[in-house]
Amino acid sequence: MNAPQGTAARNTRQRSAVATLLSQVEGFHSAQELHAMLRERGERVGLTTVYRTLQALADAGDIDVMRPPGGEQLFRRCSDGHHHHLVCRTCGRTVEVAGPAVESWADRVAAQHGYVDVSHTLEIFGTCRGCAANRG
Amino acid sequence: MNAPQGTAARNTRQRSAVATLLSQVEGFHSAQELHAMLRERGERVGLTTVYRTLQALADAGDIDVMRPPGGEQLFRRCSDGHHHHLVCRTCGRTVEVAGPAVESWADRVAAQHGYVDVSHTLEIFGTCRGCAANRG
DNA sequence: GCGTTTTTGACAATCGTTCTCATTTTCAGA
DNA sequence: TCTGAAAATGAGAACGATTGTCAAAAACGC
Repeated sequence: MNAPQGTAARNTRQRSAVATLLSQVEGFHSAQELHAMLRERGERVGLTTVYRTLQALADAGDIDVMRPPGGEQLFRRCSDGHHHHLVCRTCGRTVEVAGPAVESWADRVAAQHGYVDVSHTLEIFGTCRGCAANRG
Repeated sequence: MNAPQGTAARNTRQRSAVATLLSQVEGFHSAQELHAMLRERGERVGLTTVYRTLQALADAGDIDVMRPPGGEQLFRRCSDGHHHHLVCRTCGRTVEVAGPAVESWADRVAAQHGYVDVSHTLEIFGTCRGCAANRG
């Protein structure tokens, strides 16, 4: 396993590099993209380590993971708390949206069916104003 | 591409076999599982064809596709109309749930941000009563 | 410093899915 | 019913993202 818990978590150059990068870039990026960005910056970090670090961050809830219908998973540093995403199908522009009503609805529905320990994923896809305009 | 549109769509033994199977099995299954089931029935259908057929059915909206966090996509023939799924993390038991309020909320939020042509995916994960009991 | 423990990273392996392309099947029209 | 063009099939190769392996390197308490 890669996410030591009761044990020590060590600070390494590579982990800092990934975290720093995530705090500087906008929007969602794949592990491979992030790896490429690091290389361009001259940071020498292995792809495996990027994957491991992203996974650890995701497990810790520090970053968001999204799995768009047709591809690889995308990662993003985002605000604390639970929220969802409104993503443009064409350009990827993303807006964070909160829906307290949805949260409680999901919990209620799950409870009605006897499900416990409930979580959910919700993503909204659409075409943003700019991309819609470019289409005619 | 594999989904002829203005052109003719032909009826084949393989397509019928996949469609029939889907109408008989319960719950979600991966392409590979469905392929294995067909083989057990003595139907000779290639894995490639199963994938192609499932994709065509999904494009046509005749079946549901779900991408659970950690694995391959799952397919399921399900009732008409838009709905979501409540899935047990442990045993996979699935309940279809409808949430008109969520639909309109999603559309409204998207519209507020200038997004058009909106769709969304929502999945609720939890532990069902039976599995929760078995855990203590 | 020292030694233990974690972390790293190059590379191989895995796994789901898609591509290739020669062969087979479908089906409209003769 | 026969024929031929177009569509569909399928075995295997190819692909691409992710994960495993394991020896070498780095981190940190003492």
